[in-house]
This record gives sequence, structure tokens and C-alpha cells, in this order.
Amino acid sequence: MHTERNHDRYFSSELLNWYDVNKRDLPWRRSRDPYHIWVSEIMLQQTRVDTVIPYFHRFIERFPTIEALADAPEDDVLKCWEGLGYYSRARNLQSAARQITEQYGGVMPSGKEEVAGLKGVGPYTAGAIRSIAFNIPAAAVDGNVMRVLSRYFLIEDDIMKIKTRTRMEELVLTLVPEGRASDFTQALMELGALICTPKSPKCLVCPVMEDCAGRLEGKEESLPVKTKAKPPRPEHRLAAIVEGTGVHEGKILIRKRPAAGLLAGMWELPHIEVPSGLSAVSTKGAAELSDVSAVSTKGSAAASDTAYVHSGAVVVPPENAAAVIGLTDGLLAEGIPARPIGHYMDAEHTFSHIQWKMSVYRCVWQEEPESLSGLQAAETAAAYEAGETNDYRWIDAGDMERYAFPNVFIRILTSYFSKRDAAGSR
DNA sequence: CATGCGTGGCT
DNA sequence: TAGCCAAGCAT
Repeated sequence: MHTERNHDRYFSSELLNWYDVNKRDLPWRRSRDPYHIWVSEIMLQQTRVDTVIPYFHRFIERFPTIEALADAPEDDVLKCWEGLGYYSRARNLQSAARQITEQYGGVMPSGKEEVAGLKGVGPYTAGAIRSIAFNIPAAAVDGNVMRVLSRYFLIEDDIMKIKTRTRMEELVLTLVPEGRASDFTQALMELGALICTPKSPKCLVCPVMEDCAGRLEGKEESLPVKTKAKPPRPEHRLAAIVEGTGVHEGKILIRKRPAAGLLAGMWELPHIEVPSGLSAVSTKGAAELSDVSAVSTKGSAAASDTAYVHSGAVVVPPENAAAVIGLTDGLLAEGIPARPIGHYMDAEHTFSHIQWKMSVYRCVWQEEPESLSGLQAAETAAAYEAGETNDYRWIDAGDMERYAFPNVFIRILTSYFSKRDAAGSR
């Protein structure tokens, strides 16, 4: 029978022995540069290893040092982060790089207060940087670690509670073997990633299975205890592909999102939310609109079996009329005098907390603008959402590499440009 | 302490 | 397929 003390030593030494043999060869493990460790830890927050690897390589190549990151334009950093999600991570990372450049001469500090004081660095990441990069005995308790510990020590507290994580941090500190903080932190997470997985844990090949209280109680599948997240709330949105005329012929209009909140600082197609009372974005109706949009200008839509109403110059099925009027008015309220000329596609995008159901319309500019000055001067130009965004650009396919877009807009834009260019070359 | 904040892979 | 989930942090 193990005493409490031997119990702990058994766990730590078996875990380390296993890690020495089974650890993966990951890019950030080929370096002890605290900057590399730091970047990898930020990228790995809520994100899978396989997803992170290519981003990590590109990021380090593009911003080789903390100072290079500090000196870069924010748009460049966001572009490098494009598609990775949780974009505040990128903005906070650069903010912290500037912090380190100014306060610590460009050298990552190792002190607890200093590291934890960096923007975007919370309790987990602070512990990870200090233990992994500096081999300091510090707790880095993430989802993996909480899963491993809750099973091994049969801890049935809800891991969504802060208190549970704090308790586990204290527990970890009692387990760190002398002089091996770096390996121990990584070993704990590696076990969670490879063996002690959320579903179907591989107990039979686990190095500490003999003493795992959770497994001995048959509870390995039901641990950790975790309150489940609320499902995302649906949001109907109408997006516009505004096609330029005159000097902007062949280009479409994009705008920059506000500096705070959802997708902060990213570029996007202009779009508005459809009030939830207005069930305007019927997929069926949208498809019908798409079918008739080509003939609508000839005024022959009345020949169709379905009854259509006129909303401005575009012919739409009744259930879409309100939506298209809403889009026209919504764009105008932002100073964009555009007119929908037909449905282009539907797109769904699910965030952690919101599900966008987008209906995308091709639109034409109603004037012959020489520039955006008319747009910006428009008296009706309202603040975009609450963010006061007034940054618009006309872009073509080649310009896409210069702006950072959320994935949903990349999908729409890529589809639009490729389809249009294919049609144009015929 | 609860909520806002992305995305893609898995079952 | 439609949830679930994955190396969290800021507020």
C-alpha cells in the first residue's frame, strides 16, 4: 500500500519515464527560446496541436524575435493569425511584445509577477512559460491537466469553477520533481493529449493506471465533472457583395471591424443583423430569388408560378421582401448607397456563442463614386454597430492576401472571385 | 463567477 | 448529423 507521499512520487516518476520515451517531436520543443514557448502556448489555447503547427512556423518566420513582433503593424499580425480564431490572442500577444520591449529590454522575464502581468497571459500560460522555458517549479493547469488529475485523484469538483483549478494548481506544486519542472509540465499535458483523452481513455497503456483512483472506481469515462456550455444563439444576417463601378469596376467593398469585441480588427463584407422577429432569411425563398434575379431586370418575373413583390428594383419572393428592404436601408444607414440585385449564396458560421445564418446578396453601387469621400461625407452614415468603424476599401481577388478575414468571409469571397473569374475567362 | 471570444475535427 | 470538444484569458 502506498503512503500519500509515495503515491505522489509514483505518479511523477512514472509519468516522467513515460514522457521521456513517448513525447512528440513538436516544433516548439526543438527550442528553449522563451519567445517560441510563449507564442506556442498562446496559439495552443483552445486550439489543437495539428492546427497550430503550420501557424507557428509561419509566425516565427515572419516575426523571428519579440522586437520584430513589437515593431510590426497590427494588421500584419492579424493576417498571420487569419483562420486561427480568437483574434484577441494575436492582438494581446503583440501588445505584450511591446510591453517586454519597453519594460524588459526585449527579453522575456521569468518572475511570476512580471510574466503574469503580460497582456493575454493568465494563470495557465504564466505557469507554462515559467516552467517550460525556465524550468521553474510552477503550475500550468489546463484542460488536459485537470482531466488527468481529476481521474487519477478522483476529484469530482466541477472543473469549470475557478476554485477547482486553483486547488489543482496547489496539488501540482506538490508533484513537481526536483529540477524537472519543464518536463513535468509537458508530461502532464502530453498524457492528457495522448493517453488520458476525453473519450475512450487508453488506460491499458497508461503509465500510472495502477494507482488511478478514477479508473479503479470505474469512473474514468465520467470524469472530469464539467457543466456543459450553452448552445450558440442563432442570428440571421444579410451580407452584401457590393460591386464597384467606374474607377472601382471589378472590385467589391469591404470594411474593417471595430477594435474591440467579436472579430476585432478583422475585415469583412458589409452586413446587417435581421431582427429576430423578421424571419426573412428563408433558404427556400432565397433560392427562388436567386433563380429569378437574372430575369428580374427584364420584368418577366411575373411569369413565374410564385407571386413576387417589388422591393425597389429587385424582384423577390414575399418572405424575402422585408429582408432586402432591410439590407438596402441598413447599408444606406452606413453611408453605402447600394442596391441588391440578387441572392448569391447562404453561409453558416458558428462561433462559441453565436450562430450566424447569413444570406449574401450581390449589390450594385447606385452612384458613380470617384472615391469613398462621398461615402464618408454621407450625413446618414451612422456608427457601424457601436464601434465607429469608417474604414472601407475596394478590393479584388489579389487584394485578399493583404487583409485579414474571418473564415466565413474567406469562404464567400473565394467563391465569388473564383466563380466570377472563371465566368470572365470563358 | 459568468460570459464573450473562433475554428475545425471528431463521433 | 449535430453536437461536443481543444494546451484560456479578459472583463
